Amino acid sequence: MKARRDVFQAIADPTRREILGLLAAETLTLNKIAENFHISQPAVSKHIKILTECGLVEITQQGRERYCEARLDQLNEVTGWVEQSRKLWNHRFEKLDNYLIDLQNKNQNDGTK
Amino acid sequence: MKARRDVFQAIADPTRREILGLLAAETLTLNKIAENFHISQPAVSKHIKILTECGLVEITQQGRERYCEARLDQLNEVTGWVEQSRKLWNHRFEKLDNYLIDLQNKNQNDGTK
DNA sequence: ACCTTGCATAACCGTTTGGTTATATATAAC
DNA sequence: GTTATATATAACCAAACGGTTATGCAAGGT
Repeated sequence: MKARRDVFQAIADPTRREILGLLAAETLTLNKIAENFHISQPAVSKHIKILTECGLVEITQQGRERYCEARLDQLNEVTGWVEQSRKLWNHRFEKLDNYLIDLQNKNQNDGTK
Repeated sequence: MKARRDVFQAIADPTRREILGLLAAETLTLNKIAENFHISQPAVSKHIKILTECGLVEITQQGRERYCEARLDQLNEVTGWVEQSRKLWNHRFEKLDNYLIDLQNKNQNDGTK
């Protein structure tokens, strides 16, 4: 489990998405998170580590408990990429449009000749 | 490389995101895509396979060429999840708010007593 | 007919992933 | 001081990932 701190990779795992869903609603300790899943405590620990490494979760230690808080503004990286791709996609016919307009003009010229 | 056909996992890989970026702008054949990367043709083939399996790319065979077209509406699954999580996140203080309001009312009652 | 092109597929490989159990450590409770 | 709790860490594992090379094969070009 190397430090990749990549938001896209962090949310690729369904368990981590669920964890973020829980934490979006309320800040929880690690054990409270683990109660919602059928995986061991170390497994949750690792998921939280990955989420903190890419800034999606922030931890506040309080005694022996660690409160995990979601920081969903980091998801901007994702929505930003999606939006940019969608923008390209919506404009993808422009080239074709220009080509068709050129073709039409050409035909009109041929017709008037 | 098993069939997971999961959009989140598909866009987790940076190369696949770049491929989608290219295809968002224009439909390309597999070889044309490969020209933009320093990886082998089979590697691109595999990426395209994953992207088609989750509906992010559609292929139209034309002779021996296969045109790859982006289908970015499938990214709704991603933006949908993000939006839902953000909604939860924005409302996460409501519980706390209610608690504080209750507390305030209680204090007022105590004060007037 | 033969060669070339555009791809898919198979076999393989090192690394990463997501999980486990066992163990350590620091704080809290008794 | 002893015990219980909350979590981290290490060692390990099977499976998946992302890549490779080698090969096959159908469609086009000559």
